[in-house]
Amino acid sequence: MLTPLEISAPFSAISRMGGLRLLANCSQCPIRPASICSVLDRRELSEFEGMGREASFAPRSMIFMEGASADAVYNVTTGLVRLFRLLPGGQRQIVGFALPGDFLGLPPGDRYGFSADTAVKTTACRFPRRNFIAFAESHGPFLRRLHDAAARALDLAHDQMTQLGPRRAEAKVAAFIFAMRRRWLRLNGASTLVPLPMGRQDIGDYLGLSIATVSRTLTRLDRQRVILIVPKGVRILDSSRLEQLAAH
Amino acid sequence: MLTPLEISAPFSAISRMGGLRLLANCSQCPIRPASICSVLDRRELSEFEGMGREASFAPRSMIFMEGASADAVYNVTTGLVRLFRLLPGGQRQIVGFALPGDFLGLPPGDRYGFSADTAVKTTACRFPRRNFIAFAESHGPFLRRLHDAAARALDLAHDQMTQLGPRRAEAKVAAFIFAMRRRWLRLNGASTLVPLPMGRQDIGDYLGLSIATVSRTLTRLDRQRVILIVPKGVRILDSSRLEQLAAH
DNA sequence: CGCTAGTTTGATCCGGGTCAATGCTGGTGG
DNA sequence: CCACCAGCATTGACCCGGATCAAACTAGCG
Repeated sequence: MLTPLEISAPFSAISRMGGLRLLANCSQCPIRPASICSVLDRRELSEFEGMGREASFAPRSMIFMEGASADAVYNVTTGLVRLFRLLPGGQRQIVGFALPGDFLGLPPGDRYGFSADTAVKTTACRFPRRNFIAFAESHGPFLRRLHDAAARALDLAHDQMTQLGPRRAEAKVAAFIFAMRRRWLRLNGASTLVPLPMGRQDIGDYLGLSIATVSRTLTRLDRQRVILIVPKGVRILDSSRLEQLAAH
Repeated sequence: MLTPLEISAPFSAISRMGGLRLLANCSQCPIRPASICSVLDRRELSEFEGMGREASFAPRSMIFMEGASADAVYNVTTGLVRLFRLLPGGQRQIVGFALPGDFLGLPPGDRYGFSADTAVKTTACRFPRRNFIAFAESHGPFLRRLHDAAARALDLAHDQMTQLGPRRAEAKVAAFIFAMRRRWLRLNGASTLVPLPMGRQDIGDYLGLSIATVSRTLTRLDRQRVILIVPKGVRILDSSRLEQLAAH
């Protein structure tokens, strides 16, 4: 297990965040169809654009911390964000990964319910919460879209719980690869190549396994020719066998 | 592990659902303050009342099934609802318990994302989805309240994930009792008596433990005078020790 | 009062955690 | 351009917590 400082870059790293740039050309944005902003028409989009800034983050830098005042919301455009909670014992439970197109940062109260940091270089559209909420309240369909995003996040959370339970390591890892493929599919289209930009420790903290077990299990799947381990990901060789293992 | 038929009553049990009654006196409803309808004023409330019916369910009867067309939403008023998914292997993962005041049944798509059945005799306000959504869309603050309920559910899901990870059985069970006390507190006020209307199997399927381990762990906490096992619940004897165990 | 479903308790076993050593790789500076 | 280094990944050896199987016990309920 890791101490907070080892998990993500210390505060100084926040200063590594690149400058904020104005949003431009939302209408050309490749991830817009998969995003909350997909429901906005041209006029609404330009109003929306004016509220936000593009924020870019170095690898392993903090976006926000659990318990901090939730005064900005984010829409990830590139990279990968780790969402996690720290237990009193110092262990980290990753409660989700945010991919391009995912929306973050509107908890029930006014404080973030989990921490978020980047696994790799990441960019996101950042909006002040006040303005964002005001905008949502005056655009009904957008508010509905937000509810939809929350319901989708809940659904993903349920998927993950189903994985976290007392299942075999092989089933967890196989199901994880499957789930990641399904999520990338919406963005990159169908492919047997599944990017895994996060490290082994991250996968372990997501599935409730030790780094050693994650590594061993992947190696075993590779040796059985079910997958092929490639840099920063895996290639699925035998999809039906993988699905079968995921089912347990 | 259980087969689907053992987990909940077979279809015939649905017929044990009591008759639907008109909603009356929402304004007097004891759980309204904790519920989505809390934001409605007198006039809105009476419109809302007209849309719904009170449904009552015998113990262990199905409310809806994962994958079925989501054409009704529910607001639990009394009893306890188990929310669960069945894995291909036949295991059941309970993804949540719905207590009085909790809202159910608005998934991202048009099909339920999990199954719901009752652990004990339960009543709920039932609304046709179409009408409910139409109502929400024409009452902005209510729609916001719905988003809030979803965000709260997501937060609970994150709590549960944190428990499901590779933690000690003692920590899981202690944290579970703590969490249930906190949830009942909103409804019943502070008390050291924590109702646990669900069975040991349910607790196990919620925490990712076997029924044997749940039972053993509770017995151990009882013998250590941290809790006292009472019918359908526990009494907390040493709250600070319990909290300490929950932390790990 | 006996039946049934749920719970408690015991005995055994194994998957995966832990600890530790080794291997690999990409980035840095001489 | 290459040697070095730091961080991550892999692999091995050992051990323990909790699963599993099975039996005994208990509490509602007809």
